[in-house]
Amino acid sequence: MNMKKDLSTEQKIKEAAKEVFMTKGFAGCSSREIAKAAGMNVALLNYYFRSKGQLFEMIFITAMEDFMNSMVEVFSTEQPLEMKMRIFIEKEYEFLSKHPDLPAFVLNEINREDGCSMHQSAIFDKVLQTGIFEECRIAQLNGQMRKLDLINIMLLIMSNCQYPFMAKNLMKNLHNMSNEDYAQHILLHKQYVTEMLVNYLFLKN
Amino acid sequence: MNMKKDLSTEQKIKEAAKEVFMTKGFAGCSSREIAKAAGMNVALLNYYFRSKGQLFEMIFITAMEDFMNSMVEVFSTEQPLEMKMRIFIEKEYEFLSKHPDLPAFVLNEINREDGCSMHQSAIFDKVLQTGIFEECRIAQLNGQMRKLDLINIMLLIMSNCQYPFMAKNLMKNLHNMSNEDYAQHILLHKQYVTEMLVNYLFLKN
DNA sequence: TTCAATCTTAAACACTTGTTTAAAATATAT
DNA sequence: ATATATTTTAAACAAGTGTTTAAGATTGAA
Repeated sequence: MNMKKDLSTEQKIKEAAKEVFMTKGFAGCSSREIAKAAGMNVALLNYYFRSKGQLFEMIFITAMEDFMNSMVEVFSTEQPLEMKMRIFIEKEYEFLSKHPDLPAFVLNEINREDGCSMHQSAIFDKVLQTGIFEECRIAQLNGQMRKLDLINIMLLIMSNCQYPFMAKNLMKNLHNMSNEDYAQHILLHKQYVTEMLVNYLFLKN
Repeated sequence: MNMKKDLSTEQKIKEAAKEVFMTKGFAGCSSREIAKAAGMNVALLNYYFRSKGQLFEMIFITAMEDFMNSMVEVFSTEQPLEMKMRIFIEKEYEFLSKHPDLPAFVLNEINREDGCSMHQSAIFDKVLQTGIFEECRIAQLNGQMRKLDLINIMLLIMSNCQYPFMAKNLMKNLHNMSNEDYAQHILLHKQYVTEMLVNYLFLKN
């Protein structure tokens, strides 16, 4: 039997779907639009993936995993906690520069009814397993880190990393900026955010 | 001639449209869904507003104005700059507690192609006219405020105010929290954010 | 009451949606 | 080469989309 699938077709669909879903959202595009973007027939989407919904789910989960993996990568290194945070912000800005639509995409689709609420816990587990949260707790007990709930710490970091990319077009509109202008501001912003967060979260004596 | 419109019909449509558009987005809902939510016929949407698109535009602009007005309200008071910022964050969290979907709604629809990029400058003008930006510049010259570009200052504040509301469902999913749990975290977060931002942006001698 | 302006409705319009079907083309194995 | 499995296609499906139409109900002034 011939089991050797021509991966390029399936892969082309995946990549086109990722691009279109990310920028327009699930409701904002049609199957035919994705097919056309991939240079394919509509029916092929449902041949390789069973439906628009399942195609989406796969893209979404992959996106979430990419996102979580970019965290895990940093947390797993051997570094003092403060250094980990500095590097994390650095890497996060780098990652988001390549995938600027990802945060808005994830947040929106999670809010959608019938959206993918799913096994995020499973995906998030990888982050938990790095032991980063225990490390924070210990630093808090040692008086090195401000005693905030970890949820608030996450929120502080995510806010300051993700929001600047989500608000790109708003800021460009409000201030008549070019893409390059904004990229420059983002670059500076990364440094401000790092300094601000480190100063606030870590207690120097 | 009978010029006395039964405002309640038009108003019911507006309110239903606002609710539906805000939670599902422009592409995420149909004219008939809005009509049903308002207890009306589909044709009435196009009788009072000419199309789904124009109905949306009106809702969107109103939402933007609400948003900007909640800023102007604070900036117009007579207060030291640091106090203005504290009150602003306070009011912003209060406002967003009542309209938690607004930031994601605005950011998403601005990114949509054929979306409302429009006269935001005009709306934003109201904020400019409060003179808040000049006030910041003066404070920067006086050495009272850290010398960041105003775009970065805005970004810092907006990130830390808006993102926590946008990420509500994500955080709830990741940490198995109830609405009340998260509301508690938001309340604390407001204080952390205020302290962090004030400490970072204002230079005490 | 009469009459014209306003408001509301059901039905239809042409078009797009996600999905399926069945036939054609291609590749693989014997 | 023949037969079998896999991939691709065009066409069709019913259901849903935004919008229009034309007729009906309601209103308020003369």
